[in-house]
Amino acid sequence: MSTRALLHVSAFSLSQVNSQRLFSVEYAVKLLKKLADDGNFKLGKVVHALLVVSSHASEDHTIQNNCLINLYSRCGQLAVARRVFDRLSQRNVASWSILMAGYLHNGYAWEVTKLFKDMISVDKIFPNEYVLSTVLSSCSSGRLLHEGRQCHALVLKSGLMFHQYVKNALLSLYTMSSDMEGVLETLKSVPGLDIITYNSVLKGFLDHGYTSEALDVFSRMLADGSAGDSVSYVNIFGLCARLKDLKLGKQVHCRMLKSGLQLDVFLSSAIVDMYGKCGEISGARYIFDSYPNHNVVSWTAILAANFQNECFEEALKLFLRMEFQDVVPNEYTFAVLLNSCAGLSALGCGKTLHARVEKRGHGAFVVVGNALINMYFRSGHIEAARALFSNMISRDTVTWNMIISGFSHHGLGEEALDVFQHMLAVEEQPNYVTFVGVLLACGHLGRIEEGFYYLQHLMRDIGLEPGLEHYTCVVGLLGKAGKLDEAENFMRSTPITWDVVAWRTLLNACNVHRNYDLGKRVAEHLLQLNPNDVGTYILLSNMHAKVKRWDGVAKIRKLLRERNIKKEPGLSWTEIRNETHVFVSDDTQHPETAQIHEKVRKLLADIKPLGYVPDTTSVLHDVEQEQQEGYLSYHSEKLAVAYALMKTPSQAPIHVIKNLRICDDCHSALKLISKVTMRMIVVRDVNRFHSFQDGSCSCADYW
DNA sequence: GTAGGGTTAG
Repeated sequence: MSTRALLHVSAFSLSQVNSQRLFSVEYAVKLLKKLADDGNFKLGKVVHALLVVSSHASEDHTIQNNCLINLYSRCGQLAVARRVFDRLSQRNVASWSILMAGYLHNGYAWEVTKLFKDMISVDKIFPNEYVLSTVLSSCSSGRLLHEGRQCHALVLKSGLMFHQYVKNALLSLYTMSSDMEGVLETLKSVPGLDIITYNSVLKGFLDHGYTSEALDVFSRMLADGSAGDSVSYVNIFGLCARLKDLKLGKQVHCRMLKSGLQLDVFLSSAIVDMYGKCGEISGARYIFDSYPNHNVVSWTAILAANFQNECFEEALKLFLRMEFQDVVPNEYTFAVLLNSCAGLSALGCGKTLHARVEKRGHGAFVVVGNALINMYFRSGHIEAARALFSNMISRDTVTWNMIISGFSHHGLGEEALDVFQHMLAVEEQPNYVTFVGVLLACGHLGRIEEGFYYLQHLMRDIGLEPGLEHYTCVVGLLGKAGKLDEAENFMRSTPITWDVVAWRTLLNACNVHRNYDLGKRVAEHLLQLNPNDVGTYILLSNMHAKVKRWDGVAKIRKLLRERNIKKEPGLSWTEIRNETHVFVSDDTQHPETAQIHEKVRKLLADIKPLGYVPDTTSVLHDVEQEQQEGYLSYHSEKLAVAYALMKTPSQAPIHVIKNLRICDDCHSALKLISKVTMRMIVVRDVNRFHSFQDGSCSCADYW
């Protein structure tokens, strides 16, 4: 019966019968229960008042009074609930239990254990299954380990171990105290698990990284003939997402389809998340589109899936659709959006979102703060990122990592290491990612010994096992310092499977330091790993050119032509007054092409007296085009910089983003352009930032 | 009359 209907009946009784028999206790109980379930405080008070005037609120109606306590605590009115409880002349185990549940659900776990003691000592009531499961839950949610153990003893004494609710609460307690062995033990010894047990154990294992045990529980559940409900699948999709195991994810998805389980908003979010994290954006989009009733979370999940798969623009566009459907974004949504802006270096869009975030009071959330810092760093605005960091109310490991790696990518090694020391001083625990940033910083500063100290001692002291990324940083560190043989020896002597990135790091070092022999060996190795790797060919060709081995250059070009290997087209873009202008290397699409080319020619002429010599050897482009005179002046970053110089005020810094590594020629040209125009020019390439100012670059000519 | 499990950011 609906609340209104119940109330209608009550009103009817009120008018029909005299005030002595307003409505029966059964009615009152039914009505109060319904109101409690709905959390309807307003109507609840009315009914309470009716009960009082009809003298139904007398003390001998314990069940009815229990319902009142329940009503108020479910409406978040704990003080009122407590007053009703305290005035009872007769209370039973349910009165206690209801009040305890009230305190538990309103976040006062500690209060529950106090009530529990009073119940036993004052009223001499021995706990039943309701009380025990509530108290056990309070111990887990309040992290009250000691009390939890005492309750465990009581459970054994009471013989309620086999009660489903009690057993589940006990399992949650084990999970909370990270006693996964205890969980396994209970699973073995206690038969007859219901779906809730399976699901909470599944979640427990997942939260503690027991992935294989989680899978075991899932298969045991299926083997037991329990098909698994949407909660089970939400958990298991979460596992696939964490493992980034697309194959497993698809298997689970098939299983779910076969079981006939219908999508709900939780499930669709979890599946979207799984496909997103496993790198299959099409799967994520398909699931999202096949479920109609989305909420903030599921919208955020599809935005995140797009972000994770580098579909940054798509994420921002989808957000418009989300707003159009009147779904209100929360802090997670803003974090994803800001990170998408970071991916595009879309400062204008990022600033707009920043304003919205502050206006709505989302700025205090760590996730949002981190995303803002990321956005400003990736858009090249170091000072804005730094200011945000200093003003943050709460920080987490990600915040610190973000600042350290942000400074490192901008070539600010000293700053990065200062922040790292600061982090240690405030006893924030560094993690795997932290040390990647730290080792990068050491690389910029050429601090070899310090780098090795972090790798070999500090990391191990903290209990972190160095991984491929750290070792690659060390290769870069040695390579940058010109210790190429050491770098090679380090790679040969470290028992790890090196990837393309690591070898390319060494090859790049060989290139910069013109170590032709080692470079050739490394390049050959790289080409064995991937015979069509354009990046390797470019580096190899650059190296040949630098030592003037023109035959080598010609050979590589011929090879590329024969194999029809094409370089990814060079793209640069820059944001001017909220509009993004994109330039391709041999671009003539831009409406102002003629003026832009004229500007480039003028800039190059201006820097010639400063010693600029066009370097036709440093890039490997489409051969025919490259042979044309003046081709280099059409490089996309030069076009973008020229355009920005034309369109922005004379003091404004220029920000350009490009999809490839910046080439030698553009690098030396931009250094000089920054000098003659007295402008700061910040270029974000695939790997790092180059901040050109007064004739030099923040990368100190090593990238 | 009272008690248990779920989705989104790096």
